[in-house]
Amino acid sequence: MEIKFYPLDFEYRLKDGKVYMYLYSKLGDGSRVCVIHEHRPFFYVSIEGINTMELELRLKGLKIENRNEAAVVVGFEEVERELLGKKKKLWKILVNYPKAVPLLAEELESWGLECFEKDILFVHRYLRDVGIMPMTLVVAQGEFIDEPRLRIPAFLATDVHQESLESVQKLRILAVDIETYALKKEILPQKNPILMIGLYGVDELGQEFKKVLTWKKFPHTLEYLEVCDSETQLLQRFRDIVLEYHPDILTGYYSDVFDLPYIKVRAQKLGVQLDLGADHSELEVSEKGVRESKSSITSMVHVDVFQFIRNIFGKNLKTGSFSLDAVSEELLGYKKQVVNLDELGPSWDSNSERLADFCAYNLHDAYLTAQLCRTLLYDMIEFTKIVGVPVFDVIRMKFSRLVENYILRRGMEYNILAPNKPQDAQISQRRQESIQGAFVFEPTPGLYKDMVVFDFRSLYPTIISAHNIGPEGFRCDCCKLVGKVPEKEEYWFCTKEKKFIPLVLEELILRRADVKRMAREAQARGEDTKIYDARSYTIKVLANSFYGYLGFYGARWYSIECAASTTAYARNYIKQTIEKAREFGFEVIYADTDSCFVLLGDKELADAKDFMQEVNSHLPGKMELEMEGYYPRGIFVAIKGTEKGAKKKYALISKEGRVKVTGFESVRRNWSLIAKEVQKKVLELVLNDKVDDALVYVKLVVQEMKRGLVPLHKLIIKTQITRELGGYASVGPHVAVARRMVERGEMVVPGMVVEYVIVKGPGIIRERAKLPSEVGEGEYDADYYLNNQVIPAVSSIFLVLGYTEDQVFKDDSQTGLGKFF
DNA sequence: CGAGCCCGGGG
DNA sequence: GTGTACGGGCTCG
Repeated sequence: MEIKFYPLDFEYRLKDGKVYMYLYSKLGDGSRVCVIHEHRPFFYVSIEGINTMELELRLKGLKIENRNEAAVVVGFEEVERELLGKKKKLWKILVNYPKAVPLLAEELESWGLECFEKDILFVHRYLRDVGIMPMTLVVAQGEFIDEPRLRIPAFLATDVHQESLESVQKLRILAVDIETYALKKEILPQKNPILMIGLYGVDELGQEFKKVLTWKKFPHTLEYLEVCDSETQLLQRFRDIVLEYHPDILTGYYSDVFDLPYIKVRAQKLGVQLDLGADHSELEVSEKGVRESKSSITSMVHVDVFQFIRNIFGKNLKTGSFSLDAVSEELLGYKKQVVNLDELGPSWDSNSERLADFCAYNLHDAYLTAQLCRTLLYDMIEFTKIVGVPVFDVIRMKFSRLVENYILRRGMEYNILAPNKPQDAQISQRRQESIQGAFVFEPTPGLYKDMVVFDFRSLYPTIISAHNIGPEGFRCDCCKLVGKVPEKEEYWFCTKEKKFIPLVLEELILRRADVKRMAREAQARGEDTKIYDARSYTIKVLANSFYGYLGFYGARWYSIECAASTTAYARNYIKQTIEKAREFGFEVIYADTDSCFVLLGDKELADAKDFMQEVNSHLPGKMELEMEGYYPRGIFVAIKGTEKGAKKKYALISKEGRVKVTGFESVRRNWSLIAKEVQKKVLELVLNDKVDDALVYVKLVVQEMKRGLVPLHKLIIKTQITRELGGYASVGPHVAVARRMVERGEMVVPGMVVEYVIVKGPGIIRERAKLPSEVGEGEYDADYYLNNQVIPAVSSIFLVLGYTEDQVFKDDSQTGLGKFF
């Protein structure tokens, strides 16, 4: 029989010497199925110049003992693939299980053979070999079988293939958020219990589910609150609710590193089983280093919304901070509820009637997370459909790996053999290599009137595609005098035949144009364009990443020459544009990489459009100059400590009076409250065009600071102790303070955040770092706080406006307001 | 100046 | 799991 399904989550299992893929999937009616399909692991070995008779004999006798099962070759076939534009004869070596691949490949390499595609994740290998996309409609032939180890029906498939690229529509989403006991902001799962678990679900029909679990009895009227007897029971209830709700997507915010690992540690400590997978497997937390982990549950997709935002979507956001609060505000228009988390522990201990607020806060966080997940799911699924690896992996990847996986997938169509990943020596060599970057026309800091901003649409992708830039066509034999790169006499690219990398990139560009056209048509029909917007965005960011990929030291298709050629062409085009703008009589005030800012002067917008059309009439391929906008006023910022114009760090004021400032770093924990406060306030004032107020405010702060009037709590700097105190090779101020705390008999454990204040006096900073309780009013070092905290926090903001640090921070200087009028 | 360390997100 | 983040900023040595 035949079934159609949308695969969500993937794993493989070994049985009777065979390898089976398990595709945990959703059927059209919303029920779940696990499709089981056999697949053979393999890798390639080059047979050029090899005695294949001898190789065959050696392969037959090859057996590498491994812990559970010896790795052996179970077959081979001769194939031809293309490696960087050259045909290559290979043997496809079939092996008995996935982990046998690296073992056997290493052995063959020790014989002096060249092996390929020996480090591809088996799940990814399967998806590409079979040619199916996660989250889209797939069809399988086979039979339902008894698989008592699974909680859902099992279907043993003899054939699996793509039915259509239609995405799964209706998914059950469950968001999880925990609140923990924490005094002094310490997050210590071994010590501190989970106090609350907030759950917010949205099912296939859009019905919501709300629940907060806690284990302290107190008077309340919250209908969603369930009070357990103990933390153990709370965790058991959590397990039961997740199993009963059986979400397709379990989501959280930073849940890879915080919520799920915390739950796991507590469950282990209290002996609670978290067998949440459809195969009864436990919640799994894989540590990859001290501060990084991935949490997963087999059969459902764990979406850590934060990962997707940080890795992919954040570039699209205005906010510099990826906190749940900031991201929710920008994407949903809601903020977190305001509670004082420092009060949660004390309230739990002795003030339990106040816990209701924390329960509401807890549920609201889960609600925000679920809504973010729903909002971003289109984008996540679109990335998955283009890159062709599971959603779980896609949202945890950075751009270079997304590009690589996209290229690997497209390579299947063109019979491409993937180049190997670089070895350590190769990586360190590549890291030494540098290329000349973008052209920046330095602005003179200051205020300008009547500006028009031009942008090359997707400059690097269109250059790569228009000039066929890729490792395959680099210095081809046929085009030596034709396709020369500007400024690079010794570089040229094939002009006769479109090569693999520029080809798949060009297809992305064409696809995006197509999607944008469909979006316009949908809009004309009055339909929702969300899905088209997501697809268009996906394609854009993926295309924009090709240039970076070609110059990324870890890339399989690394080519520093291609990256260098791309920027060389880009510099050439932007310089030509500047020249042409001047010929048209415009004053160019700033240009960076792909954009050109000109003053309108006594000309009209129509003249600017004429100029743009003239430029466009000479551009090759899909290259295009666009008019990004008209701005009555704009101010440019310089890179800190230099005269150079900073990339994407400027302020523009639109005709409607909206101020947009780009390029400010987020505030960190080891900044004092006074620094954070001043930065926030100055940004607010500057963005509201109240520059004079901002200057007055800063001068006031400087005066208060110097007169010792800033309250102590605004001067506290917080730094985490990350290891045992003996383990520090270099003693920073936080370590010095922690050691003194130990001397005083206080407990200091790794993970704890120490607080300190820098005071006046002789010696280096750590010698002047004191506990807040050791510091008297006005004893703090005003110069330190001004120079190391306040000024760094706001100097760049004033530089945007054309003020030097001295102008802003010296008491006796003029404010220079005249500049603005 | 290079090396060492901490930052992000989360309570 | 056919695995192993990263770039930026600050301080010490």
